[in-house]
Amino acid sequence: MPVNSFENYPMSWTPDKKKLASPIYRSIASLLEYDIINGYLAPNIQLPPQRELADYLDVNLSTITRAFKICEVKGLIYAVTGRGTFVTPNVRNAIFLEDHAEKFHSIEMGIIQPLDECNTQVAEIIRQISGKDYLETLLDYRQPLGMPYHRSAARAWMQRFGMDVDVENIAITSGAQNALALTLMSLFHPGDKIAVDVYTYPNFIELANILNIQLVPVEGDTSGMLPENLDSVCTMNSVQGIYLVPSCNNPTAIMMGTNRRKDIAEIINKHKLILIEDDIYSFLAPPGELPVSHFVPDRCIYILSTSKSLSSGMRVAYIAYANQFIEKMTYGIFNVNIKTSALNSEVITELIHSNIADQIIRQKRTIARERNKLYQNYFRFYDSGENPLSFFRWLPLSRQYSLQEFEQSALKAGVHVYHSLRFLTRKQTESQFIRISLSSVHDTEELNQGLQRLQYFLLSREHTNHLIAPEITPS
Amino acid sequence: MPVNSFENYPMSWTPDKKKLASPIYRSIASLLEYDIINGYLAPNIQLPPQRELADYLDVNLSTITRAFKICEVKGLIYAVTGRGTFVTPNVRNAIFLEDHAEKFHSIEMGIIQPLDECNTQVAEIIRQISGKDYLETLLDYRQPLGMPYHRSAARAWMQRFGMDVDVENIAITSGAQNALALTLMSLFHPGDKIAVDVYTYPNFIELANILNIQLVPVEGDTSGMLPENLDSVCTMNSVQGIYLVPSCNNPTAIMMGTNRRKDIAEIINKHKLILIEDDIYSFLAPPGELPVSHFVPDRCIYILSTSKSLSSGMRVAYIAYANQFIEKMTYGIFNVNIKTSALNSEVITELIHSNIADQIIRQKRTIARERNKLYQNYFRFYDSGENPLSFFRWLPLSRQYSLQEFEQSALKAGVHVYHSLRFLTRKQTESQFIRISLSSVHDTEELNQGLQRLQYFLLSREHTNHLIAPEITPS
DNA sequence: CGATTTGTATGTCAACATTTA
DNA sequence: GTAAATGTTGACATACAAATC
Repeated sequence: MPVNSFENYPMSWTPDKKKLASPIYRSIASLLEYDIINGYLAPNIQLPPQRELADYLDVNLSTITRAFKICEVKGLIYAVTGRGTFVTPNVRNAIFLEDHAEKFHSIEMGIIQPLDECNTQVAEIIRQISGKDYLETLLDYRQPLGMPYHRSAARAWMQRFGMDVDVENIAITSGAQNALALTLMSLFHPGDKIAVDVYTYPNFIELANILNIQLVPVEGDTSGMLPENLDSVCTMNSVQGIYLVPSCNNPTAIMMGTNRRKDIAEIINKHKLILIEDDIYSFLAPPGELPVSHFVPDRCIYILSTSKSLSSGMRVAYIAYANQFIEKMTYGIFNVNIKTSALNSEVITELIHSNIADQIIRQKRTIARERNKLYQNYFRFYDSGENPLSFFRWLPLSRQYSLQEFEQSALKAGVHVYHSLRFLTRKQTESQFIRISLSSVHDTEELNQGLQRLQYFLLSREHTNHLIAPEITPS
Repeated sequence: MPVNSFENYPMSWTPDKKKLASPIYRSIASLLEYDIINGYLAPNIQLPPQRELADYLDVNLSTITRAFKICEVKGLIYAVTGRGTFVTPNVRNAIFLEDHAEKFHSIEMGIIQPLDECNTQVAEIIRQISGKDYLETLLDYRQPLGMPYHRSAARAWMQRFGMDVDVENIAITSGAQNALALTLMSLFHPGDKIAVDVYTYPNFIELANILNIQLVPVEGDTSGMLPENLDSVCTMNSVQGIYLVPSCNNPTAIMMGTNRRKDIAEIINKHKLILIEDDIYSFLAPPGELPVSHFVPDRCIYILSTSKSLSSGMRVAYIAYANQFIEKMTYGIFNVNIKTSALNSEVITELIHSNIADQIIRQKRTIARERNKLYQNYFRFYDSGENPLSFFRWLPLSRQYSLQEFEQSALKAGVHVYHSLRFLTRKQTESQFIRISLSSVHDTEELNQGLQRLQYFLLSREHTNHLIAPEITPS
C-alpha cells in the first residue's frame, strides 16, 4: 500500500504539524476541537484514518487514538471500528417537552402527554387540601423519604399493581426520571453495564450517558426481551443491572407476558443483576399482571410513577427497593433531592384515598382504547405482543432515512413524530420505525386529522411499492 | 536495592498471582476492590508501593498504576505522590433531617431548619392559588426549565441579591441539593476535581463522593478561601471547578467580603474554573453585596435556593448559568428532573410578587439577630469574619474527640450538635469544632435552655484549663 | 468468505513531579 | 538541600475486533 495515499486522495483534515506541542495528543485534540467548533469540519464528514493521520504527523497511531478519544468523549466525533471516524452532527436524542408541533402548526404526535384532560379532578383535590388545617405541616423539611402516611398510600397504590412490599422499602421521589437518576447514582458506578431492550426509553439512554454507564442492548421478540439473549449477553459482558418497562415498552409498546416475566426473573437471579423496573404504564396493562420485581424481591428497584397515570404536574413517583439497597437508596435520595415536596405527595395521596385515582385511570383507559381503535383505521399494529391500550404506537418504515431529515419533513407535512434512531441503543440500524403518540392531541378529531396527514406523508415518501400499511382504510 | 525487600518488610496487600487473568490491570483492580469491600484491607491502611507490587506480581509498573487508577476513580483508594497509596476510609458524613433530638428529649441544635414559623404566610398563598382559575395550567408536563412567568420571578429575585442575568440563563430546580446534583452531573466527569473550603457543606461532600468527583480543600482565613492558596492548588492539581457558599459558609459561618470575592474571581478566571456558587444564605448577608458570579459571568453557576429564605417545603431553587453551560444544563435538568412542579414554583412566584417574600426575610433576619445575641451570652463568635446573622455558629473545642462519642454524649446531655469532622474535606484534623444550629429550636426560651445545657456539658468535658469560651457569662 | 481497512485495548518504557528523610 | 521513595504522564508497539468489499 502506498504510504503517500493522502497525496492521491487528499485527507479531509490536515492539521498543521508545526502547531503540535507537548503533550502531542492533547494538542491534536485541541486543534480538532477548534476546527469542528468553528465549522471548518462539516457534520458527518469522515476524518482521515488514524493510521494515515499518524503517518502524516509523524506520531504513533496510539497518540492519534488518544487525541480522538478526547474529542469523542466531548461528543464532537464518533468512531466505528472498520468504518472510520466522523464528525458528530449536532443531535442529541433526549426528547424535550417543547411544543415543536406548535411552531409548524403541526399536530403533536411526538411527545407523550398523559391525557391531561383529567387534571380538572386533580385541581379539585388541590383546592380541598388547601382548605385543610394541617396544610402547614406539609411545608417543612423533615421526612426525606416521605411522610409515613404518604408512604402507606404508596404501598396501597403499589399493591393495586401487584407489588407488595413493606413501607420501609418505599420512598417518594420527584417523578420517575428523578427515581431513575437516583437509582443509577446510588447503585451503579461509572463503567458499569446495564442490559436494556434494543429500543428503549431515550431519557434513560441519556441519563446513562451522563453517568457514564454503559447500556448493553438485548434482542427481544413479540413478548419482549429474550431470556436466552439476556443470559448470553450477561455471560459475555459482566453486566450489573437490567432496565425494563414491562407493561408497555417505550417506544415499541411491547407488553411482557407472565411467563416471559418469570423467565427473565430467573436470568436476573442467575447473574445477580439489579433489576430496575419502570412500571409507569402498569395502569394500561391487564389487571392482575405481576411485576417482574415480584419474582426477584431481593434484587429489585420498582418505580411506579404517577405522572402518566394520575397527574404529570405533581411530579410524584413511588420507588420500592429490596432490603439490600435500603441504605444506599436512602443516601441517594437525600443527596439528590433532600426530599420531595409533601404538598405534592399529599395531593396524590388524596387522589388515591378518595378513589378519584381509580376513576382517572378508568377514564384514561377508555380514551386510550378509542384512540387506538382510530389508529387502526389507518395503520395496523406492528407486533402481536403490543399493549392495545398504549399511548403510542410503533410503525415500521420501508427504507432508511436520516433522523433529522425525516422528522423535519414530517413536521412540515403537519405531524410531529419521532424516528426510531432516538430510541436505539445499538450502533447498527437495519430496520427503521417511527413512534406515534396518541395521547398528546387535544381530541379524537385532531388525532384523526393527524393520522390522515401522516398516512398521506408516508405514501408520498415511501415510494417503494412495499408499503408500510398494506391495509390502509381511508377514513 | 534488594529485589526481595517485600520479604523483609511484608507487604500490606499480597494479591494471589495465580488469580491474575488478562487484562491484568483490570484483574488487579477487581482483586483490590474485593478485598477493600470485604474488609480485608482496613481503612487508611497503606498499600505497597506500586513498584514493589509490580515486582511481586511480575508486571510492569504502569500496569499497577492503571489498576490503582480504576480503584481511585471509584473512591476506594487515594494516592499521594511521594507518600504512597491508601485505602479510603468510608465515612459517610451526610446529615439526615431526622429528629435525633426528640428521641433523647434533647434540644435540636444540630440540623438547620429555616425558622419554619413563617410558613403560615406560605400556607395562605397556597390557599389563594388554589382558588385561581388558572390552576389547571400549572399541572401539565411542559416547560422543563420552568414557565416563563416563573423564570421572570426568579430573575427578579436574583436581582435583589445582586445577580443580574437573562431569563434564558435561568431555570427552576427542585431545591438547592437537586441543583447541585444536576450541575455536577452535567458539567463534571468522574475523577474531576473541585476546590472547596477546608470545612464545607457535608451534603456537597457526599454528592461528590457518589459521583466520584474529588474535592480539593483550600485553606482560608477570616474572609474565606485564600486566593493565593486557590491559585497554588489549581496550579498543582488540574482543578476544574470551585464550590463556594460565600454569604455564610456552612459550617464556619464565614462571610466573604467584596474584595475577597474579586480576588477569588480573578483566580477563577486565571485557571478557567467553573464556579458553583451556592448563595442559599444571601438573605442573611448585608444588602448590596455582589455575588462572586457577578465577577465571572462567563463561568458561573449561581444557585439561589428558596428553602432557607422562604419555604423549605416547596423545594424550589433558582439556578443561573453562563451561556456556555446552557445546553448541558438544559439536558441535565431534563434528564434528572424532567421538570419541577409548576404548582410549587407558582407558590414561590406569588410570594415574591406579593412582597410577602420580603416580609418573611425581614422577619427571619430579626429572629436570627435575637438568637445570635442570646448565643453571645454564652459563647463568643470564633472569627471576626463570621456572618452575625448566621443560622448556626462555629465553636472550637480544646482537645480531640471522636465524632460519634462526642455527639452521642452531647445528645445524652440534652443537646444535639454536629462535630466538625462531618464537614472536613481534608484527611488531617488538627483542631476540632462543633456547629451549633440556632434556627431549629421552637423559640428563644428553648434556645436559651439548649445553650445552657451545652455550656454545662462543655465545661464538664473540656477539662483542660484552656476553656473554649473564656468569657462565659452565665445567664 | 476471506482479505483489507480501520478503530480499540493492553502492556511497556522512560521521563517527570512531589513528598519525605 | 540533596537524595531517595513514590506516584503520574506521555508516547509507543503489538495484538485484537469489527466493518467492508
